[in-house]
Amino acid sequence: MSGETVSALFVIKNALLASRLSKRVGSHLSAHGISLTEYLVMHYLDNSPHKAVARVELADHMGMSASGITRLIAPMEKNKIIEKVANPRDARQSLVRLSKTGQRLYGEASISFEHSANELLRSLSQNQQEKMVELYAKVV
Amino acid sequence: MSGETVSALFVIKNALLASRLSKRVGSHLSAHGISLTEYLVMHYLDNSPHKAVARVELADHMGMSASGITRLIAPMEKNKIIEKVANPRDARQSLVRLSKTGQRLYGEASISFEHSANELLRSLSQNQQEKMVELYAKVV
DNA sequence: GATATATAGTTGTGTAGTCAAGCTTCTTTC
DNA sequence: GAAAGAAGCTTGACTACACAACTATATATC
Repeated sequence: MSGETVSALFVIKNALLASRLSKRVGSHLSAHGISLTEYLVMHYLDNSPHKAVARVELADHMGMSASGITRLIAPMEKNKIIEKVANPRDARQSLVRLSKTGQRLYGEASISFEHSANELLRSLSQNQQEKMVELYAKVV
Repeated sequence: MSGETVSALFVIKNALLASRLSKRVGSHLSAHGISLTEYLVMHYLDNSPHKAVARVELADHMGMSASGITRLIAPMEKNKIIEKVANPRDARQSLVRLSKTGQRLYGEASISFEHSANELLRSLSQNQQEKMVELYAKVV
């Protein structure tokens, strides 16, 4: 326990922090009727160059299983946040895209999200936050 | 979407990274028959000054609910990894402590844990990892 | 010292995910 | 161009949590 490497500590603290952050941010997002996971999906779709991505790609990005994506998307589709788009080149795929409603909802939720993220990280300077984001990109 | 603050990006990337790390590390730990969550509990107990902590304290540290701790600890207790200790000062509390078996298991699992953590973070230098751990401590 | 309130923990029920198996479509190989 | 295999997605069954309601004990107030 004294011979603990830094990388082990990193993984431990990362896991615990993620748990806390997701809970706090999630409670703010719930005012918009969405979960953090749903917000992350919307964020990815909105920033995706073609605005429509395959479920497999989404699963990979989210670090989730394909079935997890199915069950996550289903209610969002029923609530008209997301719409299904057929891929003419491959009938197996059904692409997923933010609807007009979804875009508006994402915009609104983003305000809450930004606000709570700023609040939670106020003990870190802008520079420190940038450094962290930069290093995150290098991992995995 | 272009006016995204750094803190928002931080929260997003932290969540996605945690999901990936926990999956990879978890798959290594499963060789020892434990989950990442269970490992985190053992780590906390082992590093705790009195080696015995209340469930409430454990819940707080883990960012979990009290009921989550109950259901997490129950099988560990049945498997003799953890033992219950009564608190003579407060009959409501039942403290939790690593058993002899639990300590041995933790030691073994730590080797796998350290190994996979090192592997996953090999793209970061020692200095960068230390910086991250240091900054983690400042958040929340 | 009796009553009110707060705290520690467990249990019932619901939700978000996993894995394994299956269906459909696409690709490769001969 | 038929058969075999791979890829995309969904469904059934299970696990790991959360939340709300409950029990038991402890603390505070009068």
